[in-house]
This record gives sequence, C-alpha cells and structure tokens, in this order.
Amino acid sequence: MDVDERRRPKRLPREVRERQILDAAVLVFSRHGYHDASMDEVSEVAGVSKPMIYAYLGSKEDLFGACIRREATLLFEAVTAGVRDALAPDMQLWHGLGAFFRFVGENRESWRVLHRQAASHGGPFNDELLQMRARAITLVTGLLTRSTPRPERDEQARLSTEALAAALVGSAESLADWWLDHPDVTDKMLASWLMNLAWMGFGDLVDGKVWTPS
Amino acid sequence: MDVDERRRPKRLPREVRERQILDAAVLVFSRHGYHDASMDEVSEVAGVSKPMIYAYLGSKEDLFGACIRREATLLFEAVTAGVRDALAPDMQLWHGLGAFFRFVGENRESWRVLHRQAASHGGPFNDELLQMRARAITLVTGLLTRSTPRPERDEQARLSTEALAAALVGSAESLADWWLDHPDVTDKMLASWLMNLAWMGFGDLVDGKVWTPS
Amino acid sequence: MDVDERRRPKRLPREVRERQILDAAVLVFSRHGYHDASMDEVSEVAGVSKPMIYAYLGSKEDLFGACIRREATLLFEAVTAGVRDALAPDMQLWHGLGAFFRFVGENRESWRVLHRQAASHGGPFNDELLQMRARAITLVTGLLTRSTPRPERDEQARLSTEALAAALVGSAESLADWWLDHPDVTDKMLASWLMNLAWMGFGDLVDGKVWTPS
Amino acid sequence: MDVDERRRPKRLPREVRERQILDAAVLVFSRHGYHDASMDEVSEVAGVSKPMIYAYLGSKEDLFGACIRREATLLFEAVTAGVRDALAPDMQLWHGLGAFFRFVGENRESWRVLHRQAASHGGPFNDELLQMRARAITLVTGLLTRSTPRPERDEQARLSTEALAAALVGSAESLADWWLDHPDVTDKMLASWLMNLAWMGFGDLVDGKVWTPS
DNA sequence: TATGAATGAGCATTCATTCAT
DNA sequence: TATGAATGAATGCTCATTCAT
Repeated sequence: MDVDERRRPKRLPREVRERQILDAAVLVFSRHGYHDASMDEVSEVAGVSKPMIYAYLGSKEDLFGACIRREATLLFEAVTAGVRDALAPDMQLWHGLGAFFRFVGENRESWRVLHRQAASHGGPFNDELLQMRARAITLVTGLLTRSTPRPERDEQARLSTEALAAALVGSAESLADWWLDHPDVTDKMLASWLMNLAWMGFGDLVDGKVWTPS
Repeated sequence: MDVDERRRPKRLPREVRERQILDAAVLVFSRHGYHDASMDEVSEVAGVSKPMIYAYLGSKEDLFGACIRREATLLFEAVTAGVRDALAPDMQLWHGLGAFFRFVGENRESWRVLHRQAASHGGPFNDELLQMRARAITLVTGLLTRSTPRPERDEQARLSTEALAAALVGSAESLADWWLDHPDVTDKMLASWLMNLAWMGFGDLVDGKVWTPS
Repeated sequence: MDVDERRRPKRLPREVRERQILDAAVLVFSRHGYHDASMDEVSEVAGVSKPMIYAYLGSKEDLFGACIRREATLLFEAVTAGVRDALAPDMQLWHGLGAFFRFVGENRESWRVLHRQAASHGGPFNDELLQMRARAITLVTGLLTRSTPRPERDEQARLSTEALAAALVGSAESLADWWLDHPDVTDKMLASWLMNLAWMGFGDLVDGKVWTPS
Repeated sequence: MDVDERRRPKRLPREVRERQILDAAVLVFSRHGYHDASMDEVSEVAGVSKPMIYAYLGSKEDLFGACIRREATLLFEAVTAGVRDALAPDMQLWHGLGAFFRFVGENRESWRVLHRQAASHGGPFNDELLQMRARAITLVTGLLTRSTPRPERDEQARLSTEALAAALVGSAESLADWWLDHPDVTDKMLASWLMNLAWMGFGDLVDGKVWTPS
C-alpha cells in the first residue's frame, strides 16, 4: 500500500485527463463567458498544466467547441431518449419537453454555456449551435406534421409548420432562461404549460380554426 | 456651388458626433461582439478619433451600455407605438408583433446587439436587458389577462399566465433569430404565424380545453 | 452701471491672466506633482482655457519652469531681505534662517513645489534649482568666511567651508520637511536650533578645535 | 569547454530573474524618474519580456516599491553595520557617516532612486521613505542622547535633540547631493566635515554654551 | 482675445500560446 | 507524460498639444 494515497496521481490515461479538462472548461466558461474565461483558470480548476490542455484539446476555440459539442450531445441524447417513436405525437412532444427541462434543471452550467455563451459568437460555434437547433426543429416539425390528418399539405403549410416548430423550440429556450429567475417552478410545470400552449394552439390550426386580424 | 462640398466637416456639435459614434459602435459591436470589438475599429468606422469617444461616451463598457440603451429604447418605442389601448387585446398583440418584426427587419444590427451580444454579459447590461424583457412580458401578460372573462383567477393561474407570456416573448425572439437564416419570409408572415400559435392556443385554455398527458 | 457686474470679465490684461495661471499651476503642481498634474486641471483651476495657457506660458514644461522661477525668486527675496549687510555675520545668518522658515510656514505649496517636485527632474528644472541652492550656499559661505579672523585661508579650508555651507543649507531644507510632520514647532524654534548647531559648531572650527577619530 | 558558453541562458530560476529585473528597474528609474520610465525600457534593459515582469513583480507601482525597499534595506544595513554598539557615541556616528557616504559613492543609482524619485510621490513610497528616515533620525537621536551627562533632560530638550538629529540626517542627504556635482571630494572628507559640524556644535550645547541672538 | 473641438502618440497591462527541461 | 518559464501581439485608455471659429 502506498504511504500517501491521497496525492494526485501523476500519470492518467488520456481519456480521463480529457474529461477532467472538459469538466473544468464547462464550469469556467459558464461562469465568465468565453472571452473572460482564461486558460489559466481552466488549467487551475482542472488541476492540469496548460501545455497539457493544448496537447489534448487544442486552442481555446477548439476547447470551447469541444465543450459545446459534448454538452449539446448530452442534451440531445436526453431529449431523444424521452421521445419514443411508438407513442402518439403529442405524447412524444410531452416526454421530449419533460426531458429537456429535466436536463436543464440538473445541468445549469451546461445550459448556460450552450444557450448564452455559444450564442454570442459568429462562426463555427454558431454553426454547430444552429445545427443543434435545426435538428430539434426538424424533430418537432416531424411530430407536428405526423399529427395532421392530411399529409398532402402544400409548400406554404410546410413552411408555416416549420416556423411554428422554431417558435416552440424558442419558447422552450426562453422558458428555460425565465426559469433561472423563478426557481420555485418545477420542470413538470414548465413542460405542461408549454404543452398546452403548443398543442392546443396547433390543434386549432389543424381543425381549420385560424385567427385572423379582422 | 462649392467645388468641394463633400469634404468632411471638421467641427461638429457634440450631439452630432455622439450619434456618429453610437451608430458606428452598434455596427461594430453587432459584427464582432463586445470583446472582439476594438475601440480602434469603432473610432475608424465613426471617422472620429478615440479620445473623442472617451471624452463623449466614456469607457468601452459605458459605450456599450449607451448602445444597448438607445437601441432598446427605439425597439420598445416601436412596439408600444403599435399597441393602441383602444383596441381589443388580440388586435393589440397583433400590432405589437407586427411592429416588433418590422423593427427587427429594418434594424438587423440593432437586434444583433440587443439579443446576442448583450445577453452574454453578467452585470449591468444583462440587468437592463432583463428589465426590457420583463417589461415586454408584463405587457403581454396584461393583454392575456384582460382577455379572460373570469378575472377572479387564482394565484396559480396568474403564474401560468406569466409563464405563457414569457414563452411568447421567447418565441418572438427565437423567430427573429430564425428569420436571419430564412430571408424569404416576410415580417407579416412571422407575425401571423406567431399570432395563430399564441391566440389560438390560449383561446382554448380560456375555453377550459386543456391538454393533458393522459 | 452694468446689470451683471459679477460675471467673470472676459478680457483681462495679459499680466493678470498670467498671474491667475501661475497661481493655479503652483497649487496643482504642489498637489499632484509634475507628472500627475494635468493641464486640464490647471486650466480649470485657473478659470482659463487651455489654449490661453499655451499662448501665454508655453508648454507644460515651460509652465512648470515659470512656477519654479517665480517661487524661488520670492523665497530668495524673502531671505535676502532678512540678511542686512550692516549686521554681524552671525546675526545675518540668524535673520536669514528666520526669514526662510517664516516663508516656508506661510507658503506651504510654494515650498512643496520647490523642494519636492522640482528635485525629481533631470534637466532644466534641476539646473535652476541647483543654481538657486548654489546662490544660497554662496551666501552662507560668505557669512562663514567673513566671520573668520584669518582671511588668508588655504584652498582646503575654502572647500571645507563651502561644504559646511552646503550642509547647513541642506539642514534647513530637511528641517523644513520635518516641520510638515511636527506642526507644533514654531519657525523661531527651528531657526534657533539650527543656529546653535551651525554657529557653535563652526565657532569651534574657527577656534581650531577639531574633532578627529582619536 | 563549451564553444558557445556566452549564450544567454533561456531558462533561469525565478530568483535570478527577479534580481535581473530589479537591477534594471533601479537603473531605469534612477535615469528617468518614475513616470518617464517605461516598462518597455525596463524589460529591454533587463533582457526579459514584460509579461515576466508583471508575473514576478506586479504592476509598475509594485515594481517601484520593490526597488525602494531593496535599496533602502541595503543602505540601512550598510549604515548599521558601521555603527558598533561597543564604541563611544561619537565614534559610532563617525563610522555610520563613513558607511553612509561610502554606500552612496558606490551606488549612485540606488541613491538617486531613493532620494530623488521616491520623494516626489505621495502615498505608500513616501511613507516607506519617511519610515526609513525616521529610523535614521531615531538612531542619531539615540547617539546624541547617550552622549549627554545628564539623562534627566526635560521634554523641551528631548524635542530639540530630535530636531538636531533631523537636521544632521538632512545635512548628510544634502551633502550626498552636493557630492554629485563635486566628484573630486572623497567620502572620507565628507564624513569628517560633517562630523566636525555635528559633534563640535552639539558638544557645545551639552556644555551649556548656547548661541543667542542678542 | 478666447475657446470648444479634435487628435497623434504613447503606455500599462493582459493573455493565448509555446519552448526547454 | 508533464510543466515552469517565457513571450508576441494586442488593446483600453490618457494627455499634451493644436485647429477652426
């Protein structure tokens, strides 16, 4: 047995080091934002020297990208795990929303990095984020489309459906933000409120009831 | 006529210079974000030397704050100008949304600065933005509340109404973002889609029709 | 009669303006030191715009030089006014010291500028200060020399006398500084203490009593 | 032997670098004064990049403070090393003065930084300098007091003794300055001149011989 | 005479990034 | 593998100084 087992092990497999670094980076980026976060702080929090970070994960930008990718993947997996194909479309949406809010509630830092920090960047991060959001919109669009009885809908209708999906996704994001200032609310409440807005509103559209300004 | 009328005037009243500087700053901040924007570029774009910027508008942070304040005020004035108290609640919302999307369509840079850049900052800017959004949410909450026949609603209902308002405001923001990637859509289309989602969905709620996961 | 006589007169003779500026400059320089003093503050305190300062008194360096010259002249005049040629050498020194400490007590800012700020500059100011001090040393050297019975003193003795004069002048300066931290002491006390040190010590030397390391 | 032994070593322990930087800083500060000295020049003279300076010694103000502290400590150690407690008070003063002038003669830059530059600053440096001088005055006061036969001296006498000590310390400083313009004089000469002034004058006071203006 | 408007030039400071060990 | 040591390159900000009126 080692005399001093608590000492930080010097040599760890690359995989472990990378996770340590990414964990630290997510924390630091979520705290200060991309620019105000310093590689020094990341290395300090991770307990790893800076050259290691550069060796394993590349530049600051690369590191940030890796954070975004990992967190986005986790979020997406959580949501899709909730959406079971076998269920009816409304139930799928319901479970997806539930999974989304649950993830946000349990991973505040991840959400902050994804929603706030990454959004304020032109270029690569934005692209990845947009892709993420696009996938979410596609998913929701599918649910909405499948729930309509008349699949022969025209191009105009298709576009409006996608727009609605975008609006729903945006609603969810905004509610998640709003949640930060209203901690008493539960994830379930958020999900059911949004579900009502989404499904009831859309249900009317399906029935041909349309609001018009006149 | 003067042969060289286009020559840039050398001495301008303070008011004019300040506007020049703010215009340039909004442009530069919207392009690069707060941190990557340099005062040098602002001064170059404004056609004004840096010392003038500092003399008239203070530090970089002050300058950014001034941008936010000016643009937010303009946006809010545009929206409230559309919302006439005399109209029915749904018409008020309709006009407000129309004014919102029109403003965003005509002032892309302003919107970028407000929505993307300012959000990624802790501290004072965020506060001001949150206040702005809070005012918008309050406005919408009022419209939704006034449109219900039973004003004796309980606390629970009040909260859910505010949450819906937050969701709607978020939807509008997200749609504005989505718009950037779908330039073919018009502001009118966006407004009417969102109106349908909002009013129809909420209308059902008013009628007591509630979606439940069962 | 003028309706508003209190308004600051716009047009003043050059002489008056220059005095205003110099007064302000001495105050500002004594407060912040040469480098930390800004021309802006000088112009503000003087109630005169910056271009006037440059027109009348030249660059910042020129302005500082003018301050030094004026204050040094005042100080020197005060001291020489105390030293009457008709008196015995020791009485001359006594009156000179009295005048010196009285001036310092009544003109703290002047003294600060002269002693502290001006000393920390290489180049022109130092030269002027050194000249000022050299004149003081010459004056004192004369007093000491005249009080010796044997004017045929050799070069070695002349040099040591000048050194003593330098030491006395330095003592006076240091005591003036020490005074700032001991306000209870009066100018008379300072003068008599220093007089005792100077004259008693020197008197012994004149008498041929010399301290040697045994 | 190595062919290229003169190559500047790239990696040096922190201690060595700090000394290099401090040496360079003392030189540069003594040449230009605090404000006109640029960190660029310090880094250039030290052969070290600016970030190292900031990493090791902090801001420009910190760096200046470190210089003052180091040089003042060296000076004080040199002086106290000369003052042996076992000796008679006059011999102690004699050796102390000798050590002082020797140090100044051998470390012109140090003296310039201590005496000229540091004095022209309000705040912390001044405080430290004043403390230094206060310690010197205390030391001398002790010597003077111990040399008097009547220890039961009253408060008035105590104060005048301290004033004399301040005057002596000031004399030494002034003579050191005067020396810069009279390089032919040796440190020994300076010490003996001042010793004569000091001890002879003070000796008379002890004997009750007092100069009075009448 | 008198000044608000304007700027060139410089300086302290920071940080992502890379050697040399 | 792992890191303390080191830096190039930028950027926010200030100030003495001068036009144009």
